[in-house]
Amino acid sequence: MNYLPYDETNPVSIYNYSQDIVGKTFADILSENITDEDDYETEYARYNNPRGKGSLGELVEKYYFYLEINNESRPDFDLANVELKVTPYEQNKNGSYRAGERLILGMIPNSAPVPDNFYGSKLYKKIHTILLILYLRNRDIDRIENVIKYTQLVSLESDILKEDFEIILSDYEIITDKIKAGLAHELSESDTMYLGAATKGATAKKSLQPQYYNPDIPAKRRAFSLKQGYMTAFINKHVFNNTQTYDSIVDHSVSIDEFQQIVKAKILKYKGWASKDLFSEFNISSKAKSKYAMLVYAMLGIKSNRAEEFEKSNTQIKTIRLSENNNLKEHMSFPAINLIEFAGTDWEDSVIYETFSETRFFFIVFQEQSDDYYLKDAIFWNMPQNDLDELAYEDWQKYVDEINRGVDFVVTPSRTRNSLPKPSQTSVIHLRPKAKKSAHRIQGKIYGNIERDADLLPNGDMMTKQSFWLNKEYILTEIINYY
DNA sequence: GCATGATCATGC
DNA sequence: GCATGATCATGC
Repeated sequence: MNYLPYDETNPVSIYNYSQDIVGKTFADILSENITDEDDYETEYARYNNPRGKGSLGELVEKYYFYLEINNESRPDFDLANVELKVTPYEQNKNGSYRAGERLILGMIPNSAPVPDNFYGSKLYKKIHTILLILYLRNRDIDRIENVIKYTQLVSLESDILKEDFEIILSDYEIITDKIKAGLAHELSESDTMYLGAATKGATAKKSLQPQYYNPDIPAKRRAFSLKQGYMTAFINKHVFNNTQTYDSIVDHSVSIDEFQQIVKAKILKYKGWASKDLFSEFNISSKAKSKYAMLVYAMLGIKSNRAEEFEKSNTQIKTIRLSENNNLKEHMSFPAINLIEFAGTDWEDSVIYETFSETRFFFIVFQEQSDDYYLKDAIFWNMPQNDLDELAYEDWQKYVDEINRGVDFVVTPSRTRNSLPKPSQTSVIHLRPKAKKSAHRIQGKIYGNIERDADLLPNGDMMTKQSFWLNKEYILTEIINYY
C-alpha cells in the first residue's frame, strides 16, 4: 500500500483531509493527478459521461482519496467505518437550495435473507458514518467542471436518526416486510416516508433478479435511499444551518402509522363541516381554484405551504371533490410537461414515472350535498407499483407514439381538437391542455399567443401547453376502499 | 350530462 | 410572468 495523505483508520483525519477538496472541480482533481495529456483526456471523457451515474464519486475515491473502488457492502473507508457519498445540490429560481438527487445508501438484499433488525443490517454498518461531499450542479456545463462546495462528516445516530428515528425504522420495516412476504416485485419508493426503496440499474427489465423469498417472480434490484425531499431538508438544516425553511406538523419522533393518524385526526376533527364554514373558521376568503388546498394547510397549522414532514417524504396534498352520486368532479392535475422532452424520454426517466414512483399523496375528500361541499375523508395514498408498471406505462406509450407520429388538429372557432388519446381511452393518466389561453401553430398558421401558451411538437407544430392528469375513474377505484 | 378543451386567482 | 392547484363551460 502506498502512503496515504490521511490516516485511513481515523474518521476525523479523513474529514480533515477532505476539507482541501472544497473549491476544486472534478476536473481539477484529475489534472492534479494525471500529467500525461492523453491520459487526462481519456479520463476526462470517461468521468464526464452522463451515463456513468456514480462516476464522480468514483473519481473522488480514486484520485482524491486513492482508494480501490469497492462494489461491496462494506464502507469505502473500511478501517474507519466511513462511507463516502458524493452528491449534487442545485439552486432554485428563488435562490434557495435543493438536493439534486436521492442519496443511495446501499443495495437491498434480494437474493439473500433480510435481517429482521435494522441494527443488524449491513446497511446500518455501512452508513453509520458518512463523509458527505456536496457539489453545486450546474447543468449548463460539463458535469466534471462542477465545483465541490461542502464536505461534512454525518453521523447516522446524531444527525439523521435522532429526529427521524421512528419513521426511518418503520420505513425499514415496511420495505423488509414486503420482501419477506415475497412481494419485492411490488415495492415502490413511494411506499415509505424518508427511507425509500429506489430502483437501481439502467432499465428495470435488465435489473430483474430472482427473489430469495419468492423465487418464481423476479423483482427489480433496489437500493435503500434517503429521498430527495429528505436530503433537501437535511442539507438545509445540517449543512447550510438554515432552520427557518419549514413548519413541522408533529414535534416528536413517531412511526409512519402514528404520523398518519395524527395528521388525519387534525383534518377529520372537521369531518362533516361545510366548506363555507371551514373557510370562515380559517379566515380564507380566496376565490382561487386552489382554495381547498389552502384550507388544508391551514387546518394542519402550516403557515407557509411547506410542511416539513410532507417535504421530506415527497408527500403532496391534493383535494378531491365528489359529486352527490359519488363520482369525482374532476381529473387531478399535475404540472405542465415539455412535449419534446416527454416524447424523447425513456419510461423510467419520465416525469410521470418519477412522479408516481416517488410521490406519496394526502387526499382530502369533500362531497357535494345540496349547495355546498362537506369534508368527508382524509386518505394517504401512493400508486401501487403494478399499476405504474402496467397501466400507466401503456397510457404513457400511447401519447409518446402519437406525439412522435405527428398530432393532427381540427380547428373550429370555439376550440381546436387534437388527435392525442382521449382521457376515456386511457386507464390511469392522460394529457390535457393547461395554459392561460388556447394557442396553436399548425403548419405555420398561428392561433393565439404561442409564445406564452403553446409548446413545440417534434414536427415543428405547436399546441396548447399540456399537463398530465390522473384519471378520476382510477382515483375513485383506488379510494373507494377507504369509505 | 359528460367529456374534453379552455381557463382562472393567487403567490412568489 | 409563470407555476400551481385547480375549476369552468361548450358542444357532442
